[in-house]
Amino acid sequence: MSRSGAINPVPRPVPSDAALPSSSETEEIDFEVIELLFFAYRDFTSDPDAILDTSGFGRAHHRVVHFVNREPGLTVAALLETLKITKQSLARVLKQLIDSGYITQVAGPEDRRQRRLYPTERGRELALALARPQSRRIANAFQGMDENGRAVVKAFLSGMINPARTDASDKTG
Amino acid sequence: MSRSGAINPVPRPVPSDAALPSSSETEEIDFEVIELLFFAYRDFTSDPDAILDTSGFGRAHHRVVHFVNREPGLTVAALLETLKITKQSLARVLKQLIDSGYITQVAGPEDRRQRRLYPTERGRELALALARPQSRRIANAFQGMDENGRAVVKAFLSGMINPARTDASDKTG
DNA sequence: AAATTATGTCAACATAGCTGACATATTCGA
DNA sequence: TCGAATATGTCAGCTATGTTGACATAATTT
Repeated sequence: MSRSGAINPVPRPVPSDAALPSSSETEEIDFEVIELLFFAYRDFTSDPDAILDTSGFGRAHHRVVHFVNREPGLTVAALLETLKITKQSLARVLKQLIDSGYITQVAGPEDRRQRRLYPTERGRELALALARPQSRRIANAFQGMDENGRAVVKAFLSGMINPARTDASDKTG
Repeated sequence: MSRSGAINPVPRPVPSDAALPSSSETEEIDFEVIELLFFAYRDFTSDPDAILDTSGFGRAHHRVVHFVNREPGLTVAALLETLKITKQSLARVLKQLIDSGYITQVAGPEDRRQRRLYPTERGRELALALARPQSRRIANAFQGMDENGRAVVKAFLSGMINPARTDASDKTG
């Protein structure tokens, strides 16, 4: 606080919080679950991040390797749709992954304009190495839950996801 | 993450964890839940993002306003611990929020070095506006679940979070 | 009085998004 | 068959949000 000076030096007992709007604000915001989601996801991603740090890749690479591994033969357009990013964003990380031998491209058998993406053996290993700690964390969080409880969790997560758009509008900027 | 610089990441297949001699490869990676978490969180954050877009703030501002609103009187150090970012990262967004009248600082009543953070009325409104759609989404995902089901979901999310560090080590760079 | 702590700030840099514009190959439709 | 549309690539530059390192100031602790 060097130069700016005057920072409310007065120890007043907290800005009057007293005047709650209180109108028909019976809205109960679920702050608890909002925060649980924030912290859960933050820690969930910290696992692979630690591994990626040692390999020179980032979270963006992780996502690409993951989905290509999960759905070999994916087209670039489909990957963009899944990640909901622009092709220019994808281009950088995809190029690095291809150049480093984690992913290969094959011209589409029917539509040769397409570049279908496949993981190499190395790509598969990386995807697995990154997924492993996340899967362990999930298994740990599932500890003590029966199959029904797990189904409830999955239903909740599914319910958090936007319904798939059938629209297929342009996103290729 | 990463100051690693060098494009073309080292092709080594990630620490000791990766090679797996395929011996007891009974590992079942829970790709399903991994992806559910990815999509759920992506869509979960897209709600406030849309609002923030119109106000010139970003996701980082959202987090700060959220936690200050949730815990008025928070110290800067506590906020850094919660967000797990560096003070230099926080500085930018916090300054903007203070300058725009969303957050105020008050010298700590006991330790006057502290800058305790409080939301202004406007800050409270913003926090609420951002939380509202997220809370709605959560309520929607909870649809049809009884109290027990909701408790299971919360237990799962809690189980995903790292145990709190008691350590309190330096992070202030 | 000296050391430590809480916070702020300057400077430089990395990652991963974005828009806009344009190029190439391929496919499709009139 | 030719022109439009499509799938992809790429250049250039911008923004948001993280990082380190170094140093400043005020207040507290030892």
